[in-house]
Amino acid sequence: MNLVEISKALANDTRMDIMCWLRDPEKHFRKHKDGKGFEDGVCVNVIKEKTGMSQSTISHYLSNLQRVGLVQAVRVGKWTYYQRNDDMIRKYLSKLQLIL
Amino acid sequence: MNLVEISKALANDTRMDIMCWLRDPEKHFRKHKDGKGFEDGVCVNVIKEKTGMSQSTISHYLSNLQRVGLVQAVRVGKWTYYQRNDDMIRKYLSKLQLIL
DNA sequence: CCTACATATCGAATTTTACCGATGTTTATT
DNA sequence: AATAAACATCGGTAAAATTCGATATGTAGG
Repeated sequence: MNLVEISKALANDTRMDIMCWLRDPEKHFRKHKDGKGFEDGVCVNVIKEKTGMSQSTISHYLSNLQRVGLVQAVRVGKWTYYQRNDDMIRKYLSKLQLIL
Repeated sequence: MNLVEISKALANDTRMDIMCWLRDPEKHFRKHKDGKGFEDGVCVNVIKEKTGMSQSTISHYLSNLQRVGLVQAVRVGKWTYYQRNDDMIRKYLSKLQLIL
C-alpha cells in the first residue's frame, strides 16, 4: 500500500469519477446488454460509454486503478468486470488520515 | 476546494513528506538560526535542507501546496514561513471520505 | 546606497502522463 | 475454421510535471 501511488491514481478527473461511480453502479451506469447485474462489477465498455473516452484509454485507466489496488477485476467470458476494492479504499483513507 | 487538484498536490513523495513533517516541526526540522520558534511555520531554507533538493524546487513545491490551500504562508522580514492549513486538510479528508 | 541573505520566478532539459488509433488476444458463435 | 465481440497492449504525439541553475526581487544591516 503506497499512499503516493494511490494519490496519483486519484489525481485525474476521469479516474476519480470512475471510482465514485463504482460506489453505486445502478445509479450511474446503464444495464449490461446481456442482463447481468453489477454484483461482479461493471464491464469496460459500459464504463467507456459513460466517460465518452476511447476504449484503450479506459482500459488503461482501469489497469492503473487495479495496479494500486483500488479496484478488482474479474474475467467472465468475453467480459472483464471491475469493482471497487473497499478494503483498500478504507486502508488508504485511514492511513491518509493518520499520517497527513 | 478541488479534490483532484489536492490529490495531485499529494501525488509526489517530496510534497507528501513536507505535509507530514509540518504536522510536527519540532520533531522533523532543525531550529531556525535566529531562534524563532515554529508558531508561524517553517522557513523555506530549513525545509529545503531537510529534503536535500534545490531551493527553487522547494519554493515551487510550497507554492503548489499553497495554491491548493494545503498550506499557508506568512512573510516575516526576509523569511517566508509555511505551515499546514489544517482546516483545508480536514475538509479534503472529509470530502474524500464522503464521495470516494 | 551597497551588500548579503532569503525567497520567488524564469528558462530549459528530462521524465511522466494523457490520450488516441491500430493491432493482438481471448472467448463465444456459427 | 472463420468471424465477431470485448478487452488488452503497443506505438505515437501533445501536454504537464519534475527538477535544476540562473536571475530577479525584496528586506535587513552597515
